[in-house]
Amino acid sequence: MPNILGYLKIYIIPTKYSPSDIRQLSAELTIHGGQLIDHPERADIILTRLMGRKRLALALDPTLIDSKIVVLDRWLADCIAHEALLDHRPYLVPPDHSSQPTHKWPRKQTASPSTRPPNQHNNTRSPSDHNPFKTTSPALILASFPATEKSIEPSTLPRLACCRKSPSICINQLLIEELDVIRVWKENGEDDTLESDLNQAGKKDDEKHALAYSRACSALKAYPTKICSVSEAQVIPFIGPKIALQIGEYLSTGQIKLSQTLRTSVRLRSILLFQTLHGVGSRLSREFYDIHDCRTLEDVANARPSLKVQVTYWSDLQTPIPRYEVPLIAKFLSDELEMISPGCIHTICGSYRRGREYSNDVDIVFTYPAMNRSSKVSSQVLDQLVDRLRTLSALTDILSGSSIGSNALRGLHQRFIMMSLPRQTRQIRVDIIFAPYEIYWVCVVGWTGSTMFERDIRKHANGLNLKFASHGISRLSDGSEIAVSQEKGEPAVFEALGLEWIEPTERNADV
DNA sequence: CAGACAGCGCATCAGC
DNA sequence: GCTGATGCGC
DNA sequence: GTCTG
Repeated sequence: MPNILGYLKIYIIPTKYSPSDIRQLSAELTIHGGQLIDHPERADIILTRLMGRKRLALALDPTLIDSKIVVLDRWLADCIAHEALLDHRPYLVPPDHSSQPTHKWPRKQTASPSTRPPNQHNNTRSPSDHNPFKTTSPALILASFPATEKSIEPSTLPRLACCRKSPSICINQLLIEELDVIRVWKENGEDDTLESDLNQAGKKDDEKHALAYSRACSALKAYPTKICSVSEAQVIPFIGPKIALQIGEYLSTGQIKLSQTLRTSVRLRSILLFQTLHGVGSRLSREFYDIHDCRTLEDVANARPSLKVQVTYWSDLQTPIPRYEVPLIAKFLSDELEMISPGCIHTICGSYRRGREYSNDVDIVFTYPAMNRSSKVSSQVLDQLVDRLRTLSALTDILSGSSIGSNALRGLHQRFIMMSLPRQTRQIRVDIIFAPYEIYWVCVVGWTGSTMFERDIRKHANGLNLKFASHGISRLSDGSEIAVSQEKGEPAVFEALGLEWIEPTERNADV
């Protein structure tokens, strides 16, 4: 009997099961390599027969609903039927509401189409249980890789992120997340207090080290097979002796001690908590902690009153936006835009476009086929849209964006706003970008990310004596523009840069 | 071994 | 009020 | 911290 479940720890919510049902399930999953455990908090994956989040909330600790993978028990039956560890995502509770179903395998029984408005206020978070560090369950990783993996020669991995395929979650995800903790630490000046690195000598080193960790993680992200030895890791680009040592520790103990220590560091956790506010980066957050002795978001709000508004809707900002909700925002905005001036087209970019199940914000690039660079219409239309949102009471706050500045001169306009949909109170961060039609697809590439992918596009462009920016592609020599056909869509941008096409969902070159 | 590491727009603020 | 430096975000 | 010239 094949070991389908790969020693996954599985917990079953007993509601709606008879004792004999449980015994039956237990036997089945044990035969296929799973482990039935009796504490949900230790589980990799949780099975249930409950069809809606409301019912679920009565049967399971709400913090577990958010932190664990909870799937319909049909997932187990289908895994056994297909003799493979299937992607759990189509089986999540509640099911995906998006118009394009993400499931590859047929479900005999679809969950009740509960059309509860997607207002997530029942799982409001508080700063005290804010966990700044990513943790991906092993189940999620295993389930993302049911297919056969082809091995590659590590040294042949392309050196630029824009030339490799980087999935949203990769086979070495847990290792990467362990390394990423160290990256974050370095990015925030290790344990230097603000005073000691005001003499900028050490600080810059740390930033470079952080960048090195980013690149190592990025390379690992595109590496197709599970790393089994240090010697294997060492030949992957951007993994040198130091990081190889950390990987060695991970391979023998399953974790990196430094990372585990950092995860519990009160100072680092506070500093990262402060950085969840827009406009607060590593410098400011350390100032708040070390000089103003801030320990909570309220302390920060007192130290800098301009941040008070953000603290009031902080829990909304921390609540991830489920995938199916993102197009609803875009549709709302484009409908409003149609009323102001018909004929607009748009692309939802950011992490949504890269295929993430949850997003922190929504990035939308708008254009009008009739809107060219020289027209001043676009900024007017954008202002009108913002005004319209204001009169609809949908607009909460403008975080950034002005009608002046050289970007505006180039025809590119943007507003970063906080808004809510009509009849909802939940606040969502939306980045609205207006691009002239000539650079629409360049702009879409620029706003799709990920960060590492963008960096390496620029690097690649420089190698060709070109300059890539979200407001166009030009020659480095004389600054003259390279025209990109808008009719051919996004692939034309890659073509203009001499790049192989990479699907948006394969551009997840960050952790 | 030294130098590079993406690169630009926007906000804020010190110093004039 | 202007200007340049710095921090921040993407 | 790692790679390149």
